[in-house]
Amino acid sequence: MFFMSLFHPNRDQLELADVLHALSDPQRLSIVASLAEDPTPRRCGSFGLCISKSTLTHHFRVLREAGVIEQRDEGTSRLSTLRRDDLDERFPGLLDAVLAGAPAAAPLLAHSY
Amino acid sequence: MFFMSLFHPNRDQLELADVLHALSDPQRLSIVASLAEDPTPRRCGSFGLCISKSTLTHHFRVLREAGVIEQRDEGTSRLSTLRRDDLDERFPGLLDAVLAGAPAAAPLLAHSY
DNA sequence: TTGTTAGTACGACGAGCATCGTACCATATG
DNA sequence: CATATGGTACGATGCTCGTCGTACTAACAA
Repeated sequence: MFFMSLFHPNRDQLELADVLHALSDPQRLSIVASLAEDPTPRRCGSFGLCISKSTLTHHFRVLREAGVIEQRDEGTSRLSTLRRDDLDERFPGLLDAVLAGAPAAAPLLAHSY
Repeated sequence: MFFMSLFHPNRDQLELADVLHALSDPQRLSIVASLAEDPTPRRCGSFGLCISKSTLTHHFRVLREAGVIEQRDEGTSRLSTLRRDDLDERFPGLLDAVLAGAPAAAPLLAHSY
């Protein structure tokens, strides 16, 4: 939101090490798992994570800048989606393997943080 | 070597986040790629990496403690092998996907570091 | 206009990481 | 024995990370 345009690496700029690093944090892994389970574009605050808003912003930025998620602004919200096609194209099987091995996505609590 | 016994997590103790973190460093990724290309147990110093011996020790410990490689001592050497079976069992497809996306293994220079 | 909502920006803190050099230890070989 | 080889241990450095609180903004609702 605001003026800042969001950096998104394009498909052929994705770096394996960056993607792996983005996925190597439990909170971010949980976000990705949740996003994979339900592909509906969702607000950052709707993932039931017990961390502060600023930390939340940080994790979503890491995921976006590594090319794992795509974000677009809509109203007061920033909606996130998984870049499944790009990831599958660049690193076939990686996302599926990670999702299969990831602990179950955090239960989507009814209340936001 | 010496007296210290080497810590190796067993198969069902492998943590996805730890494995991903271990693989998210270019040097370590290069080690793993090299180890996958040629499964012969190999000395730490024989990977043609341009880093100091102590840094080398560090990277091999990270890989071992995450469960990515197995190390055993033989004479003055510490030989490393990829824990392919364990990884494939716990995280099917992950290693293959990572290896497919990894840059080509560093050329095995004839001289050690 | 006054709030509320969803999120960012900035600065800080402690912890961890990648790297190094130096010192040291085993084993093997002269 | 002495020395070379392959590696560890330790301490240090500088950078990055995950986390937070505070302050702020933009969009929307009453």
